[in-house]
Amino acid sequence: MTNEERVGGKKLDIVKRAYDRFYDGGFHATGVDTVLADSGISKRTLYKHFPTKENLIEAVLHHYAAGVVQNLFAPVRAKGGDARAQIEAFFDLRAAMIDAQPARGCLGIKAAQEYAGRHAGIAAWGERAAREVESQFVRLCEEVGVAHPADLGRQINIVFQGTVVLAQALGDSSPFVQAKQAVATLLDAAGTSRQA
Amino acid sequence: MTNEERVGGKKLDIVKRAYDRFYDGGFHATGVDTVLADSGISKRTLYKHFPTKENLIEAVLHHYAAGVVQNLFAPVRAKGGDARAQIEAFFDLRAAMIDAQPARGCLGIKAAQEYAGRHAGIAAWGERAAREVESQFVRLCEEVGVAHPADLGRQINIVFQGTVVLAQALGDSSPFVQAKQAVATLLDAAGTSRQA
DNA sequence: GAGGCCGTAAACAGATCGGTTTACCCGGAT
DNA sequence: ATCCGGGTAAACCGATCTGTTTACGGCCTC
Repeated sequence: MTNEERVGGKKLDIVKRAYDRFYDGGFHATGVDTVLADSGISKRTLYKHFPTKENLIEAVLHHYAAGVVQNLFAPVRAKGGDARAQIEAFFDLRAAMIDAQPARGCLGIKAAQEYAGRHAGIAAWGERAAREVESQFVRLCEEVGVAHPADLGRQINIVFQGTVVLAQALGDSSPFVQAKQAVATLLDAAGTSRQA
Repeated sequence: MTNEERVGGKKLDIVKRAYDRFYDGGFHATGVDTVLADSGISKRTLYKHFPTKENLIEAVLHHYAAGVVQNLFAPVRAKGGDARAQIEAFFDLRAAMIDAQPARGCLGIKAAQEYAGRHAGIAAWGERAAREVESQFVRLCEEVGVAHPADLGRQINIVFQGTVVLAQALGDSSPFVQAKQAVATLLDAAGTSRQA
């Protein structure tokens, strides 16, 4: 193990821990002591890697965008099938995940909500995450072969974001069943045929 | 002016001020001193009316739910027209409002995001606000006369919530154009005829 | 086995938080 | 004129926040 890897490993460990704590407790409401509690990592080490809390938050959001958001569709892509089936399976998957673990919303959006007008660098991650998801929906719509994949992809992204926020606010996965219906309707209207 | 009204007036003044400050700055990030700054109201008076900050926040959310959310559809209802036109006009109206003033999202949802798992009474207002808007969409769908107004109303609410959150994260009203398209498609599929 | 080095634990500093208290002022009833 | 209740402004309190520093401990090299 090289020194670089060891440092990166510890840095990554901090980021993962902070990721969970911030996700569950919010950014402002969660102090750095809470992030480090029972971790065996000292504050000094944290501040060696991340000179400010905001810096840590940005690293967490980078981790979220590059790791979680980028791989959102990996499970349904792995299962294969045509693009439309993947879109619908995606909503089923998210519903199942929420049934297993309470919804926490989108971390990027939460960051944007807390830091809009206060820290532009952090707030920007909300837009980045949203656009990343949107582009993946657009790509799938292109594969489906609809007339205007950009428009449809953005519409589906709107439905997805609304579903995520409602699933969290309502505390259950029920919005996903209406969302799947709505997405199916939108895909139908775009001229695709529904498959069994 | 009765004593009750005077007290209520000052109490309402505090709530309105807190409403704006919390909306712009977030709940945890905005201190009570910030709420009172340049208001000519002392902290003592605030704590006479609201024994804790959380109590104030709940009053703000009550004000939001009873005032803002309940009247969301008042402008389009006042203009009249059939129910479908009102739904579509609603999205146009929201887009125009966001063009005039940056989107701030839904205060109830923000509260739920910040206080989920931390203060149930506050977090519950997110669900309340969401269900209130949903019920208004459902009512309009009933007026439209679709087969399953409850399902369609919930679908449209999902689209609306997603649009609100994206408009804030992206910083412009562009999501509303796709949202209006999506809603029109959903209404079309539900068997209504589009009017000019 | 001695000497650095990296890290933890914990004390510490300064600012800010929610919330309380004190001191003072002003308008209205007597 | 006087008293009194309700209000502001501001000092104050303990807790908590971000961030720094001190003290100590184990590991690696020589």
